[in-house]
Amino acid sequence: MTLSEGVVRRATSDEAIVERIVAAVMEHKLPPGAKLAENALCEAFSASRTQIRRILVVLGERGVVTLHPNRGAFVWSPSAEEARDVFAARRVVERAAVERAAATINARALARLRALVAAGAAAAHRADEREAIRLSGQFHIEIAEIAGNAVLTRFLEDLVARTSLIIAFYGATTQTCSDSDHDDLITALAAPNVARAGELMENHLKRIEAGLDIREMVERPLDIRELFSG
Amino acid sequence: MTLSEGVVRRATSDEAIVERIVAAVMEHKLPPGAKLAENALCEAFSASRTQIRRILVVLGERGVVTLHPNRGAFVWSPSAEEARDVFAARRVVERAAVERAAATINARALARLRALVAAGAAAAHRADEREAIRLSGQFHIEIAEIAGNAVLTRFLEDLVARTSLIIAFYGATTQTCSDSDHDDLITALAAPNVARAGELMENHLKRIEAGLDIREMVERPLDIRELFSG
DNA sequence: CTTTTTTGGATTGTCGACAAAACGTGGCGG
DNA sequence: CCGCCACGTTTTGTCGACAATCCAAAAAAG
Repeated sequence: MTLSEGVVRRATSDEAIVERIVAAVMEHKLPPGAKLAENALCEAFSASRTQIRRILVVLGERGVVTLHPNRGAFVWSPSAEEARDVFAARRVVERAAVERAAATINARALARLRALVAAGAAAAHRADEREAIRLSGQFHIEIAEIAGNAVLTRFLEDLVARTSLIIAFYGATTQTCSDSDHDDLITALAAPNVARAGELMENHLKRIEAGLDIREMVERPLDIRELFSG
Repeated sequence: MTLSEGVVRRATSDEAIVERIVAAVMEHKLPPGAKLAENALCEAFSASRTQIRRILVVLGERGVVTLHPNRGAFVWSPSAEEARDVFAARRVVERAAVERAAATINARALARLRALVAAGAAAAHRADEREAIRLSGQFHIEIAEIAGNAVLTRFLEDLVARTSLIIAFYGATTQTCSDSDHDDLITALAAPNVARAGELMENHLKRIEAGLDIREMVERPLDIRELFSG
């Protein structure tokens, strides 16, 4: 083994950095359109530019980041159509996932889901919105993992992260993921009632989408004038 | 198994090279487990190692190649579980896609589908298996595009490419995608009969999967001895 | 003869330097 | 006052060299 333990230049793995950036996105720390300058990321993670550039390609593939050649990397800024497509895709993927989960769920898995909802409620109670958002997404991903299809789980991971950006962009002032919806889902999963679980999930996602104001934004520099005209 | 296609002077875009490699995979030119050495790819596409390494990261994200650190990139070699997950995911995605397509299809889109089936039949007739496979996959992707959800289409593109690898690995001696299935799908789409289209797609995919022999392969170096013991 | 170790070659991973492009700033002219 | 252009700075993209690792074949040991 080497003796050079003096400086702990911890080489962080690609996946770890990707997860941290995705987490920052999901916690609304990185808003849509934010520029991800390479040097800034290098310093933030004490990583080399080579590694950061590779990570940006990965994030681009996952749809969390948009890469503009010679311009740089920017946090995904969803158009109205893209936003609706993501929600539609989530309904497809998650309805199937929750139905499969209902068919194979056990006590241990149910306990994990209940723990996530409880932690989410606790976070919401102490006004820790970021943690609440994170746990809410985790609840959905956990259901996919219970369903036991790694491909669908992977799809959903990307969709959940992108949904956070949609919410950040077409922002809901009100709460997005109601705990009661999650409670009802758990009840249907515990029964287990496959059809009902599917219906609840579909409605849950429709309710979230309906709580947003997804309309194409037009570039209008005149807004500033309007703002001061009142 | 060479990828070379003449001397390409012009700098080819990343996406173009990715597409060509994916096409080679779908045409069973690149079998599962094949090593994608960087130098070989550099020469094949007369690209720099920087570009090739970036492309390999992209292919890794799409699930078409597996990256082993310090070992290299290899064409995806699906385990039995992964193969079943991909098919299950396809049933979920494509059932939804074909139902949406049935709800919004028009004459022009129908013509495109019919043209694809006709071209596929022609390719099969002249024993051009590669073109037949390619067109068969294109038929499925075209349905997703008609459905009009870019997210689901993107998912399906990856799934179709990976399905080709599954077929190459758990190989079907018989035909995989029967034209009559596709004809029936077109009939249901032309009606349009949403429910029937969904059922047909689900059964079509189940039939393809059933035509394979997806069982976990065990590593047994003793095979060699058994082979010579007879 | 089989198994283990060594060793040379080949391949992958990383880093720094340089080239190319974009951005912001300031000056100039209308 | 506004728009336009030139210039320097900053940032992104690319390339080549070097280090680290792996692999396969040869050599040594049991």
